[in-house]
Amino acid sequence: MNIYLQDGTVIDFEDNKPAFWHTASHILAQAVKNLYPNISLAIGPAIDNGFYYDFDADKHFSDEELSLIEAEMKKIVKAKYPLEKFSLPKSEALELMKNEPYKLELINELPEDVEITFYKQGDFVDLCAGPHLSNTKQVEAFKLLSCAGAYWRGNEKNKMLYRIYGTAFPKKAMLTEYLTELEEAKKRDHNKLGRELKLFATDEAVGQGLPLLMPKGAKIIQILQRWIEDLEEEHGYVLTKTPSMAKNDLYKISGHWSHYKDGMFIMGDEEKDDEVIALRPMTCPFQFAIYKQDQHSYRDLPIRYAETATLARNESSGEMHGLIRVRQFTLADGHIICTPEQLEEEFKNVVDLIQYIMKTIGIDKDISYRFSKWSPNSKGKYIDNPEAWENTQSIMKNILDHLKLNYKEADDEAAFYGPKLDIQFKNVHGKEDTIITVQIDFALAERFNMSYIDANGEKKIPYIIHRSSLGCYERTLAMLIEKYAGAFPTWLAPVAVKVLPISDKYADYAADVCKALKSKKILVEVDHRAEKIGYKIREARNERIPYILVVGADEMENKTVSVRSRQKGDEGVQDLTAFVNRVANEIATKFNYHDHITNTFTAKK
RNA sequence: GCUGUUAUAGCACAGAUGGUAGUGCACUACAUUGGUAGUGUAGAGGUCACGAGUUCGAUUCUCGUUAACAGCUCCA
Repeated sequence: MNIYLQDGTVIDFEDNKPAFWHTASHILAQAVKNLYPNISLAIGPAIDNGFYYDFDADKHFSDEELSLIEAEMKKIVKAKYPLEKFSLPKSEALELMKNEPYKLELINELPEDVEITFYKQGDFVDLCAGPHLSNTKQVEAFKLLSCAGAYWRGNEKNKMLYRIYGTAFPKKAMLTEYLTELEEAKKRDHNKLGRELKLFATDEAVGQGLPLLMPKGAKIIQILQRWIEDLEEEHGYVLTKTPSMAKNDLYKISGHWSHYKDGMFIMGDEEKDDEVIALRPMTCPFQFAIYKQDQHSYRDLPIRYAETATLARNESSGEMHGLIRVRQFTLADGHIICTPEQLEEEFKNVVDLIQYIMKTIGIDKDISYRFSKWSPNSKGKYIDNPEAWENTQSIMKNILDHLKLNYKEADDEAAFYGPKLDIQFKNVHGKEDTIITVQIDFALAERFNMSYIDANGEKKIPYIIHRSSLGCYERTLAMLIEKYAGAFPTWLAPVAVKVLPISDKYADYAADVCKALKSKKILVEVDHRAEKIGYKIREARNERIPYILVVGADEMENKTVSVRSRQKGDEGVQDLTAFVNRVANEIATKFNYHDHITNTFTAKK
């Protein structure tokens, strides 16, 4: 689908969506200005799936008003305004935008000597670097999707503006297709599907960000946890169990008290009480305390501590989201204490283990790597030691390059004590979250006075790698729900087989079948109520149970089972023993339905 | 924390411009003993999120609280 840019070039829509969406955002701004001349314009960029424009409106746009704005946009498209580019020196640019305070702020930040570019369509002019389409008529299909508050320049201390989100396409059919995909994606939303499948629930009286894991959700987490704890042991980790809370003295040493106090649940009052206890937001200081119980030789290192650690973080009220952002969660946590020489090898092993785990749970193709660095400009957010930051970051970058990881760098995203390798996953709404992080810590070992004796008998400060293997169980479960649209691989499914007798006559045989399945540790659920068999099968399918076993008899009165697998439909009469072995094998080998699922459930990009 | 939307039975939804609530599916009992949401009969289930105000009377109007959702900010 060709589109035409303002400078005369012809380019494919797929390759140049930002210019297209950016023009659409100008049309939105023009429409809003036409309808509400007193509203000030802020900014209106293209984003991943469309565009938005921020307005200083002192009002919220209702659905009816959004419809009116859409109608006005339609007029602008129909008017076929050509876009004209022109530039002005700074003084004239300020004069032109004198009634737009946000534009003035932007212009004032530009250097004195540059020519400032504007785009004009009809009588509407906007400050903009471009590029843009040649004519508004190209934006044939568009839709305003939502309206939300957003801080000016993303800073919560600034005024909250009103943001209108929208998307646009050169053809109506493309818009319809996109909106359909959006609807399909919403059906996979873990927050909806996870509740429907009875994996988790929330309760008003329990509180925000405190999801209840229902039996089925808890089962999945138990399967993952048993697997991860065994796997870590195989990889040389030793398990620790440390308290969920500690005196604030501990957090003062770690720096959490000065860097993370607002994020903690604190019991007691520093002013009044002798002792103040806080729930732990991280496991680090506890495992460090374990390390310090002994004097260590360089021969002992590396020491790899692992812990299935329940953590509590006092997130602000608007930040909670399903299982992705919660106030209490359980992290497959761990810390490796090693010598500088061992650092690279240990880091590599951590990444190898993570990659193996991601592949096993089937999301290795869905993750991306982010190298999260500090920012010298964010004073107070990080431990103040620029030299150590630069040094550790260069070590980490070297390791990442040796590993040939395809990562992108992000400034101002580090932990307060060191740079991170973050493993990112996009949810169905396209929002990216970190599921796993690996960090190199240059600061805490010294603060905690941790040491080892090197080959020369000298006391040295070790390096610490903070790492997770699976991330936090709740968030990972959320990602898996969305990845598989609730249709988990057999080994992860909370119910692998549902047994449905076609008639009460076969209840005994159904019990035998269950016994045979259970003897191989297959998770099985049986419905003893034979009536409404059709409904029961449909229900089991909606629950995305991997195998539905319809138990009955053929005309010869031989007992038989008829297997319906979620992926392949009815497989007819099967030998029970063969079936049991097959399911047991899928569980034992962690067989993954990834390819089937992609065909069946993943919406097209 | 900020902006906005929302809250009626297990689920999906109706409803009255203020007079204490309905439908479908699910659920329970009985009959039908059957094959991909079978049929019939009967039945149970709701302080209409919570608290205050206005009113003769509030599930409905007003205010507050809590929770859920979308986004911003912050984060695993």
